[in-house]
Amino acid sequence: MAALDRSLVSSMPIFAGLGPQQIDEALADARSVRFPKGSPVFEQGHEATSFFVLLHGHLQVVKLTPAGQQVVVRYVTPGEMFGIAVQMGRPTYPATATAVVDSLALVWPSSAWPDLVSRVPALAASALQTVGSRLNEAHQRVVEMSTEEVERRVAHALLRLVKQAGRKVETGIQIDFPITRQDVAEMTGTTLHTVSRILSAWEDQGLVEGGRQKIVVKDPHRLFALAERG
Amino acid sequence: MAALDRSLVSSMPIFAGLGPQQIDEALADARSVRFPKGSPVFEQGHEATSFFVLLHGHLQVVKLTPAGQQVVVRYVTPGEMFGIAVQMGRPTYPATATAVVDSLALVWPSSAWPDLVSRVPALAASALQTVGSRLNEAHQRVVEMSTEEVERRVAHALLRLVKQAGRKVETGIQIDFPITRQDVAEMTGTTLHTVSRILSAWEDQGLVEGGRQKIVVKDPHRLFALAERG
DNA sequence: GCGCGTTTTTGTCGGGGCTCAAACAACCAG
DNA sequence: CTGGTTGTTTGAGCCCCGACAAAAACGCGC
Repeated sequence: MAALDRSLVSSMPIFAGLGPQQIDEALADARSVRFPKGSPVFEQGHEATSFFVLLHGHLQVVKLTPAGQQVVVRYVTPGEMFGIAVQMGRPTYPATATAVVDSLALVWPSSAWPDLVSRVPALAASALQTVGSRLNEAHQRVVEMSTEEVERRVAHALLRLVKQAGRKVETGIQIDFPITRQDVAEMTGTTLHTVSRILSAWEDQGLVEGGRQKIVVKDPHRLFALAERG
Repeated sequence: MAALDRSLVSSMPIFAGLGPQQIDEALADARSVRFPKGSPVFEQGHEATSFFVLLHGHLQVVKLTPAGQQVVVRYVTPGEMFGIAVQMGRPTYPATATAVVDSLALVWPSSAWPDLVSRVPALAASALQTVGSRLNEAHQRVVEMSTEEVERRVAHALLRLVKQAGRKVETGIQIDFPITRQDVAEMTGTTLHTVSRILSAWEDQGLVEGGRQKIVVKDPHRLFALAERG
């Protein structure tokens, strides 16, 4: 375990409450692994052999339906635990996680979890909180899908991306990784074509700025108003 | 704590791995509370003062949007923990839970959780597993809402209800609590009218049998085929 | 038994958004 | 530079499903 990792780790909210010794104990069974852009971290249906904490980069989590359609479940940002909720009891990963930029993650073997929790009990609470908050997000998504029309869903998705991975640039706030309109469509349960039309309309209104695999939100406040009220 | 409760409790999968003494410790801070049909167990936005295990009955969990639309998030069946994921860190309930039949639940004050976990560590794992499995369900719901048309969503919702609360009757399997087409509509993100039409069509085909606040699935196998393939 | 409210059924109509189709633009490898 | 690949835009048509309306069926209280 490199010193670099340890300093990165201690800056993560998940490990915030832990002393240096506890951090060492937590890291005892972990490796840190690089995932180049485009490479899978784990794949839907494969045996759940590991759980993770993302140190750097961004991951896209995708579910594939039996009919072959893809749905983007979420994006993972640095500091988040993932692959943990899932594998308690379940033998296989329920989705595929792919690095959308070069990424770095801590990797524990699944078998290390019970031991880890007994040595660092705070981790159990941390995990429960992480999963609980993710459950809330998922339920919120269900509510959105049930009640809102496409344009507002796209607005909400964009705002979520800005919050998770917004980087200030000249003209506004840019999503900090390559993202296609197809991806946005798979996040919002619509089609590439509809997303393209909506973004074009917004660009005409000066709300956003498009580009190949690029979205810059120029006026987050107005986008928020669009998402909340009609 | 009545003896009746203790025997009920020990039959719950959540407490299955625990010895009699551990069960007593777990129940030390709990009360058992009756909720008559129609009464709220907790309400969206209220302070999260308690967490629960349902012993008997059925609860409907509903989220209300700012615009006033209702979405049925899930139904709670006996043996399930609820109100737990939510309140780790979050101060208020994110949804409203209402008893759809006379129900009985164990109620712990939120403050008892840390102490409870330290005395019965297995509960932390149990909670994590519960929440994890619920997260999976929620993601599955998102995928359904994103990719499937209304009829298949209704079929899936019905199958879920049958699995959770199916009771064998003369002509098939009946949902074991009063449920309106409006409820089904709010589960599937559609309208009362569309649900009514779909159920009428299915009734003509001998798939289900309708009635006031009643649904009987006569041919679960064919319904399943409808849900999976087109 | 009777009236009333709730739930369900059924019909018609219109529109949002998906499907199909075809250019167009940007990036990459060679 | 050039051809191929990937991503984006735009148009036309149509269908599913939601909005509106109204009556019928059922249950409940009196």
